Amino acid sequence: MRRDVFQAIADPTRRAIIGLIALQAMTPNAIAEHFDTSRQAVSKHLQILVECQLVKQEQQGREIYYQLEVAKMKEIDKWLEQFRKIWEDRFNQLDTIFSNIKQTKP
Amino acid sequence: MRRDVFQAIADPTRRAIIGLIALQAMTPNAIAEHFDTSRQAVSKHLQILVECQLVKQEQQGREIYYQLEVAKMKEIDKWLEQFRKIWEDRFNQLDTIFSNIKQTKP
DNA sequence: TATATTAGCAAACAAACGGTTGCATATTTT
DNA sequence: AAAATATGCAACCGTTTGTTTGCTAATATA
Repeated sequence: MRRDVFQAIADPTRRAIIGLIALQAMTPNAIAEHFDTSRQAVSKHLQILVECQLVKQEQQGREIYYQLEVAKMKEIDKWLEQFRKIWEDRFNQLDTIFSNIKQTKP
Repeated sequence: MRRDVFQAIADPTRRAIIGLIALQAMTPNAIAEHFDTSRQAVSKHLQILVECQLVKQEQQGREIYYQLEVAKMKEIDKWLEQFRKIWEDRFNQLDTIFSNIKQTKP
């Protein structure tokens, strides 16, 4: 059973849940109200998010609040880093091409 | 059949392929040599990457070169943007707490 | 105490995924 | 022209995914 951050954000419902609880913790029922699926389906998504540590739970009486572990999102950012370099380099390359044109023109 | 960027990068082999062809275009055979799976399996991954426009093909005789569409990676970056704000805010919040401590201390 | 609410767990199921095998097609090379 | 090479396509298969339904446990409320 693969369970990493990338697998977790692959599902659109899960991404929506992440966006929803990003700013404030919510209970499964409250989250489920925002979707067309059942509470159990949402619960399973939450379970997956907890398993890969993107979300943490906090019991409060009979309610369980789910909150985003924002720091974990940085893992995705970290992977993107290598490509960010490339797309910036492509940008610089264009700059170089333009300056070459300028240089060869006169 | 879901086919978006997030679904595409969910698979570890696919992420490895992306990393491999990021700097220079490669043929399916050349790519497959880097993995334990068969050429056909790699081909299927490439097909998915093409479908979601993360990768583009360029025929050259009987060979087909696959190259990363770096710009498309920005879509992931764009989604991360909203959370980047939050994790920076959390950082600033810590700053505020610290400065409050400093202020109340003396 | 009896009842309602919140939530996790287990079973069942169709659809999608990742992979293999076999075959067809197009381009080189001999 | 014949053989080799590069690739895509289709069928098949076991596993995983996302969902629903039915149940149980714990907490709050009447």
